[in-house]
Amino acid sequence: MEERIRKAIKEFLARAGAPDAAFVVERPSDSAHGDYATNAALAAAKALGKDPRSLADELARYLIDALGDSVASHVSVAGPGFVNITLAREAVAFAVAEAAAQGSEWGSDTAYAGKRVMIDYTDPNPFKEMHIGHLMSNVIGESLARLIENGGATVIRANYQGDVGPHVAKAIWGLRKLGVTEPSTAQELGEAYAAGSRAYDESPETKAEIDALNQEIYKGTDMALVEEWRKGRDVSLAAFEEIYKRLGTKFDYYFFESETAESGARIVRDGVSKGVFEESEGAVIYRGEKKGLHTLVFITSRGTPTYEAKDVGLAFLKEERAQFDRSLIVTAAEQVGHFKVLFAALEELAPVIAAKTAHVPHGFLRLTEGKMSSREGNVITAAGLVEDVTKKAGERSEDPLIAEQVAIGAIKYMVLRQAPGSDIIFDPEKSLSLDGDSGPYLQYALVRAKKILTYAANGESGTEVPKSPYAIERLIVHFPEVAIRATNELSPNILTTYLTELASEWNHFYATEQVLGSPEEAYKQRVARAFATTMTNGLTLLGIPAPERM
RNA sequence: GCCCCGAUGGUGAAACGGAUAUCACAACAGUCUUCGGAACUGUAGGUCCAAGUUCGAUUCUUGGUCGGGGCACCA
Repeated sequence: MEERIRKAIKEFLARAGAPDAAFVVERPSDSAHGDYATNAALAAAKALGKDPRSLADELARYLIDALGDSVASHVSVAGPGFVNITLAREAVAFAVAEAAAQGSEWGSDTAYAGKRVMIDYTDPNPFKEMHIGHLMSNVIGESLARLIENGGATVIRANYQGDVGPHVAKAIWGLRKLGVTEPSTAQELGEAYAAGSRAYDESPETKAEIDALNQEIYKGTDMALVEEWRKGRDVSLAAFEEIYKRLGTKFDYYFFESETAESGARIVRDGVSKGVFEESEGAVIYRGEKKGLHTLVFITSRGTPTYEAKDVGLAFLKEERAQFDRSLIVTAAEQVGHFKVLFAALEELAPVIAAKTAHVPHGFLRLTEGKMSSREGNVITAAGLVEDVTKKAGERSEDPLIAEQVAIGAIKYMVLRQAPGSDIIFDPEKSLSLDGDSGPYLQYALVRAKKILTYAANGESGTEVPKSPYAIERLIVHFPEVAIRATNELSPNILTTYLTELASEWNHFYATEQVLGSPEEAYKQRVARAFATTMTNGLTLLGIPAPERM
């Protein structure tokens, strides 16, 4: 619908002599203004040297003809020169009927058809516990994956996990210190890591010991050590897998630092002779200053590749394993500097890969008090958070499965409701809201609609049609374009905001209108079905589960 | 010191340069339980400061204040 209006406006602007004027078509914040509004006349008036109001009048007249009165019942000019469009009764009814009939296809798009998009997210580190930062990456990454899939692309879900590096040496040292030979839980590993990390900072001798251990792990010649490493890694990965399952993520590729370290180091060393990298104080570095950035070490003076070199290796490995048109990496915003330098280096090494790769930063999940640090061992783990919220949701539901669905919904909503780049202030005491603006609010609205539909299966009575559309109908019409915008802007929060308004409007409808047994029963059932379809598809795109009852 | 990001009612958030700044929590006042109240209705309260650009600025520019992050061998 929006697309049709946009096209008509473009035609008008082209005829008027301002084909390049940038304009928006939006849903007015006040529904009394209509279903769509555009600032096109305001935007083009200056370039054309015309009065905005009179240009708006011309545009309004043009749109009435172009759209026809079966689409737009009313086109008016308001304020400084906005053109407001009110959809015809039958156009709204048609869209609602479409939503009710299309099922899971409602809101899907073809803009990305034929494209292969790799999304790399979550990225926890074996030997450390998965904390709420990784949870945030997972929730956002999964939703982006679903949005892009909905846009028609083939999405390749990737997860890059740091199974070598100093943190591993610290954890293994810690396991030895604590006398754990057969670690069986992620928690044990987390404690071992915290112990190793503390010792590393406190004692220079231990630091040297752990550094040596780190070198040994890279070499991989000490078979007893390799066995310790393998055991710990397996325990970690199994624990991660359990969480992915609960969160609803299934990865296509797992990449490990143990497989990018060597190739990354080799590529970086080759890059020295090409003049991309240079040696300095025994280390191999990239001088970011030549592009207005800062210098980063890619290979340490001890010869081990850093995170940067491994990421170079990863970029090549991804290209080799899964050809893609676009590659997105979802991580915390603290890494933007790292990725800027990395991409600068990659541009020189492999411009094609660099051009199709982008970093999608997300904010932190910040605690209201105190700083979270896995080194200190005071992290909020992903599993712990899910468990706590599930317990809280369990107070309102006897079914543990539903309690978990509600908990996952509440957590995901908290993350997805706001712009992905900004931090989330998280108060573990107050925990998460299950009322008002929340995941359960959306889930509950859907449950209510589904309940009506199960009763309605018995048949319909009333066949009257209300004269004007309900507010909920006018909102349903916008779902496809909201999904597209959220996809194009990589911002699931756009969809979350819309779904919250949709749920609110449904609850209002539910409170004021009787569906079953009313004179308009057949019509209202269709509205309920259209709402349920829209909400179901919306929740699916966010990765929020839709319980059957609550 | 340099670089990046942010600042919106008491609290947490939304607003693709547009119309009377939206939503929830908390507060206060109601709905009364006929398709399930994790709901609905109403009241009160807000754009960090100062300039600038613009017909129009929460949004863009510059300066300041405050906060977060990054800046050579961690990831």
